[in-house]
Amino acid sequence: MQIYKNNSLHLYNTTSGKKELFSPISDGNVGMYVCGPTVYSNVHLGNVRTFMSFDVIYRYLLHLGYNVRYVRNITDAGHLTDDGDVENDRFVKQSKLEKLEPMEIVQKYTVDFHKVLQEFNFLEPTIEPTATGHIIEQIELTQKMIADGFAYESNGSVYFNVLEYNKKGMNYGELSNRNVEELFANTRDLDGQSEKKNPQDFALWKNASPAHIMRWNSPWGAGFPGWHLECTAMSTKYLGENFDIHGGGMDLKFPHHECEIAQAKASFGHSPVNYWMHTNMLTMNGLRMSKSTGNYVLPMELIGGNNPFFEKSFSANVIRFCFLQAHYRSVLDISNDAMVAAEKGFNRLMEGIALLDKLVASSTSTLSIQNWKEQCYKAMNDDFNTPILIANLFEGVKYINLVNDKKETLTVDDIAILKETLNAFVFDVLGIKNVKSSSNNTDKLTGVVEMLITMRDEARANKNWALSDEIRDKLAATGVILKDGKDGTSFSI
RNA sequence: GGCGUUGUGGCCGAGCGGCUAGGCACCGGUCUGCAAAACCGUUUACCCCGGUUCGAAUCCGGGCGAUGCCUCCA
Repeated sequence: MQIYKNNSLHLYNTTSGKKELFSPISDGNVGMYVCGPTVYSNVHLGNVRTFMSFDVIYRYLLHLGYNVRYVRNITDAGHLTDDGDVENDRFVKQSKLEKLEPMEIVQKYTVDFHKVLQEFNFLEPTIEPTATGHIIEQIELTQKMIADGFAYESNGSVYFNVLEYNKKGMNYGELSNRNVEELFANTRDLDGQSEKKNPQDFALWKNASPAHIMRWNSPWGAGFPGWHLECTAMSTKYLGENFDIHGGGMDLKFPHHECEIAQAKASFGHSPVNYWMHTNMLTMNGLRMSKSTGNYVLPMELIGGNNPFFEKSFSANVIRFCFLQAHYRSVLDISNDAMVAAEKGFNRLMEGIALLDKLVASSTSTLSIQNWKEQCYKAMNDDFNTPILIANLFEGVKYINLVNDKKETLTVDDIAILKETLNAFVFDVLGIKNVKSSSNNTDKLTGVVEMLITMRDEARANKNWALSDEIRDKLAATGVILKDGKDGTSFSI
């Protein structure tokens, strides 16, 4: 199925600041690279939102019939902290804190990351490379940049020379719209920068003392790679010197992505990426999440309900649905009220879909399903506008209810299109996990509850309200909710 | 201070020159022994001050607030 052939997907390119028609380098194939997590602590909700945005982008590209190579890296070395400590990177710091080997830290939090993503029904990227697995590639790139005059060695470390890069006709700051002179004027003085020719120069390779546990041999002595370099090394290796989409959080625009562009231009002489995409931040109760202020909740704490910010637990499906009700380029603010609202909306959507199988077809349609379907694609083609898509999905639910109530009619074919489209967008594209099919151990319970419903019906027929209400209340106490409808009583757990 | 983003009804959020998404809550109705649920219908809006325009939530200027980055946080 190659829907993309007569489909016009537009996406917002940070480089131009505009929505552009998506046109991949190689017809039918897409190369996409997304900056993954630094695995030195638990993945947090903001990370989940970013990766979820790209999960949906990946899913939609697949849905359109593209052959996608989706590379999302794991940073497991070389990410320095922001307190000016050049001797210890994040992993070494955390390993001291937790009294673990740095690679134990990496393993622990990589597993955590994967567990969380699995919980949220993420598709696996096609390649998930690690920084430590690509030391050789990073050394080679560094050597090339030194040879071409873009980088210099200093005390066993290698730095990218930003001024030299600009002198050669390129522009450090093109992505984030900064100019180097202003950057120089506004840079704070931090320790350990005397090795650099200019404060804006960034590390390609960092010298490491014998006390440093994570170190590799290089032409400049033992050390570890700079953070920006790994993404250039891995994206080049798996997607080539020029590929279609590069994504990440807004906060990576500068300096990380700026440095990636500089490294690639210095190494290959041209821009590496055609479409840069950046996702926006997640806040909670109007404030940014951060460990230091305590305004912070872990994904599994939100799912489990064991946190001080939310009155109840929320399923991964509901959280996913809530996130996707906002556009990926907007800030999203979550709160207890917002989550409760999302949960109710989510349930309405699911109940609508469940009703699909029970619809009775007519000989004519009074609703235009084809037009509705086009609106769904139109929304996603407009820079992956999931909030508008979801609004359309609710329109679909309304159609289902109207047909079910015999207020409108649909033909067999239209019901089939409605069903196919709704399933495709809800489960394949938005990535909602279809829980209906995975409820295997409720069969026995179903039998018992249905028996009680029959007994209650008898009591109601005899106007024995005391007994019928008792059955209802006691079932409710165990978490089984009865719903009296026109065509008898149903229940939900 | 610099480079950005942003301010929409009780809440979350689309839209971004005229046709005023959607969800939740509220209210009204249908159904019901009662209730709940479900479904249908519906009210409330564009931070402030100027300007452009026949017309602005939407464009421009100023102010106020929020927020991201500015040595490595998605």
